[in-house]
Amino acid sequence: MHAYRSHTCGELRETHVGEHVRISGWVHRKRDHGGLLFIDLRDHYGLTQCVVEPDNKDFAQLERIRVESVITVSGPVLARSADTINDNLPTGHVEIRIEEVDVQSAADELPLPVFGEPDYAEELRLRYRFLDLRRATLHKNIMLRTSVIKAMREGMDARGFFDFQTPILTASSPEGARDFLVPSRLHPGKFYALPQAPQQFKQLIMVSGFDRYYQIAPCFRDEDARADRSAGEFYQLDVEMSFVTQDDVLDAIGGVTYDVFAQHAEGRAVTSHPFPRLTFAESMLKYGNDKPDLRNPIEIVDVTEAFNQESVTFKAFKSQIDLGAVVRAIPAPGAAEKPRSFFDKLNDWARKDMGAAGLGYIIFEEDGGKLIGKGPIAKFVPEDVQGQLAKIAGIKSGDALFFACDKESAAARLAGEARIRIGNELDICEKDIFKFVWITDYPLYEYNETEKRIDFSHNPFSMPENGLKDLQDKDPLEVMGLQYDLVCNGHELGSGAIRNHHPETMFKAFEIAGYSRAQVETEFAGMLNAFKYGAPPHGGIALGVDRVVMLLADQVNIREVTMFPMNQQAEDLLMNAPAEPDSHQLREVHVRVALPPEAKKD
RNA sequence: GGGGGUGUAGCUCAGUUUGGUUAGAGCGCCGGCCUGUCACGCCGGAGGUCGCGGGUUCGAGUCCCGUCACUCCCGCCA
Repeated sequence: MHAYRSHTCGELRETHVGEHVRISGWVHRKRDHGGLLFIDLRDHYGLTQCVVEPDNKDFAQLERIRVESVITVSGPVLARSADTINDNLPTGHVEIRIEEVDVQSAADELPLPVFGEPDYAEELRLRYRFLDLRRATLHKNIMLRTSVIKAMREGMDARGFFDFQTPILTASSPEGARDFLVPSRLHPGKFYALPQAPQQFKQLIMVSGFDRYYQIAPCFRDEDARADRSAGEFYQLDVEMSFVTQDDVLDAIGGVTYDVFAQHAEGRAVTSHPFPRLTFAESMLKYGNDKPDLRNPIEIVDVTEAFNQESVTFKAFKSQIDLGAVVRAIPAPGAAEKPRSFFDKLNDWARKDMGAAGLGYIIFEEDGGKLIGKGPIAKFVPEDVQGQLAKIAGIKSGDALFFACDKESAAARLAGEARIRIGNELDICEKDIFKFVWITDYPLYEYNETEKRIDFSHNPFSMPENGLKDLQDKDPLEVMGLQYDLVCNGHELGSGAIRNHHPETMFKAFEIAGYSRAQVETEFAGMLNAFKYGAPPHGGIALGVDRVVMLLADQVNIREVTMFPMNQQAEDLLMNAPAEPDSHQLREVHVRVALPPEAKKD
């Protein structure tokens, strides 16, 4: 018989009764009856009850052994009597009567229980990640991640994409985030950068003629973490295709994404492929942001004109409208039955958290066959205008309308946040569904108010909708880029573009954003040079792998789907990283630390 | 860099509002009893820098000031 196991801990069934078997695993639970000892033995595959009687020579040793110790047990498989069957376990109809025991590794008292699923302090969980990973939910999440990545690979392979690796030690690329730097030993004073994304490499792969690329690619960004954003590093399903239009990319990736979600939905619904599309402008108007959660049925409408009429006497809005503000209305279905505090709370939130002047509202109720508006601002709005508002917003009796009045971007943002809060408060969002939508037609540029200049809004490598012509003829802020985001349930899952593969168009695009020709020639030398020798039209996208798994695992924290995450301060508590190098190491890479570590403490 | 929350036994937490005898509970741990449990049960025991420092007070887990750690958010970030 095998030294450690003839079967796994999840394998034995009634058909094995009578066989002499050997299994190994962790002691999950012990139930000591004095004259009889039950041990639940656990491995990756499941749990099997083992029973040992006092006449066994190892009985005393097993009574003493602590949970999470690793043991090997051998003995016959017995059928359980009808009254002792455990239907909660796949192996619950049988048990092993222990004849021989080998203690492979005794466990100390645990700093973190493995059994049960209470919420433990994150710091403790990270320090003892190997114990945390034994626990059922996290173990399952990590296996889900593995399955999702396998499905992604299968989906990409089936569609004719090739998996290529790109360098980890590379050059800094001015893409927005802070780089991680690695000092060079051979070149004193010079540094490599870890890639923020394989962006330029994947475009070079297209120029090199490989036609269709994908990679589960590690990306490194030295920016602060969030619950849904890992510290330091994360993975993307990175994709690039040659000779394609935007429709081709959306079709290919939408298909893979649909397949991956459908395979892991476990009863939850998934938007059918092809996913619906929304333009950036539509999304900003109807949902107040570019990552709308379509499970929320509320749609925002613009009602500036209704409030700008002679007969309306609501000065607070009118004076703002005169200064260029807009009014956005957020319908709140059935809100009329809510207490006054519901409306007051939203108003307080708008003032305190959003820095808005307030969140006005009108409650609509049927009175003598027609809708009558009620609430603080209703008296400033004549009946016919109330009727217009109700019609524009699709209001019926018992609904309310909230109003956000501000400069367009601020009003959109306030209305968007209010839409989310109202949807949650009224509990009207769909559940158990993954609602996908493509956001398209992003402006290529945006105006940076603080720096008073024009910035790329999305990705500097995107092709303007009509190429160079747009850049020459149009107001830069009017130029649309062939850029798109994939959104699911309010989370941005991916982002991509048809790339700008013409050197002259690139120079012009960068010139508008304030880059000189010389700057572009040095900072993007590799790619620019490649485009001079025959570059195929190409485009692609990158999907956040961790985010996809997070959604499928129904988690709000990215660390719940990452095997060995760092904490919020970007420290690896298990491996003790980052750490101070010894002086020899520093000398080798020609680095002197500006402040000695001692000087930084206390 | 800024704001919120948390910090009491190995773990999860109560006690802090209103200062007052020896700081509690559950789980875990140690010892004892128990032959059908599956969160086994019963009895007993050990275990505390109340994050840290200072202050107020006759007296501080509790009040004040400072500080540190963790976490969530903003800034930042495809």
